Amino acid sequence: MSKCARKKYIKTNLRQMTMETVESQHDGSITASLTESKSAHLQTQTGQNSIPALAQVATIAETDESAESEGVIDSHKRREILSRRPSYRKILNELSSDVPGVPKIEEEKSEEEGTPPNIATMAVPTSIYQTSTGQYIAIAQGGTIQISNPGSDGVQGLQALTMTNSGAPPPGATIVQYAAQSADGTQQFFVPGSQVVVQAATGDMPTYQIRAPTAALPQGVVMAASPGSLHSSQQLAEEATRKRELRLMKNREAAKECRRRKKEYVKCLESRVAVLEVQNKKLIEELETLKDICSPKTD
DNA sequence: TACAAGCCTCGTCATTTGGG
DNA sequence: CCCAAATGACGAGGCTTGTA
Repeated sequence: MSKCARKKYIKTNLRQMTMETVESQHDGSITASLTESKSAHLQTQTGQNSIPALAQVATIAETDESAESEGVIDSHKRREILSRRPSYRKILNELSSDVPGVPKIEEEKSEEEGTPPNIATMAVPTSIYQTSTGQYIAIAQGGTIQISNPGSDGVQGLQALTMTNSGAPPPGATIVQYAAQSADGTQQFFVPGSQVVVQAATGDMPTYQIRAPTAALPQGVVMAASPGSLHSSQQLAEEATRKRELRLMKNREAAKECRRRKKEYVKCLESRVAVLEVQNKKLIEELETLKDICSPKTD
């Protein structure tokens, strides 16, 4: 059996085992081990709701403690929650609003902080450049270039370019922020690796190209082209390919962001568990003290 | 040292969700 | 209703650790 086939076999079995574990808990009380969820996917039978749904139920049970203690649980509501795909950001923010000290996942940063609002939620870009038109270009670790508009929301407006020959900038490379237009009506931004990102001013959408600083022809990829006149089928095919590449790149970034949020969410839950355990312990101790006071032993 | 097993990360696809 | 974002699921590859 090859390594891949073996891994597939193992993962499949692991997933089935996990599903059995969770299913057995669906009879009202839902308890999920966070350490288990770390490597295996916690799933319901439909595979739709994993950790967030369980946690959301737990959160509601927590915040709605009085109702639960009275045995009044809206089963319809619970079904609705279980069948709804949650958002880690929303759930975490809900948790954060309950518990002070729990960091919120930032959707947007205000512009008054002096940093670009769209870049603020990114995973630590190494360099940020602003164009003369107010757009931002972030050079992330690994050579990813992200271009964002100031008006768009969060990272959603980001356009990502991956430099094929990027990597660690050569030692001693000079980084220049370029703010003027070149002779051919384009704007150029110098990035690490002795390359330039060129913004063309034509078309409905801005076009970005990665070029060598002095080269006349594009060295890298063109990510967004003007949806102007496309005549030949070859151009249509190229346009489709470009769109696909753009979609994949966006989804790649979205997946990264989603995983980051998920990690943060799990951390938040873990810290919440710790806080509640301490709280519970204190309450039990208090109860014991009160019991001792109210009913002294008659020895 | 080779191999197995487990964990982690990443990219992609499919599907759901939410906003305009 | 449409479209982009968000997210679950899956496969692949790399890394670490234990063991024969």
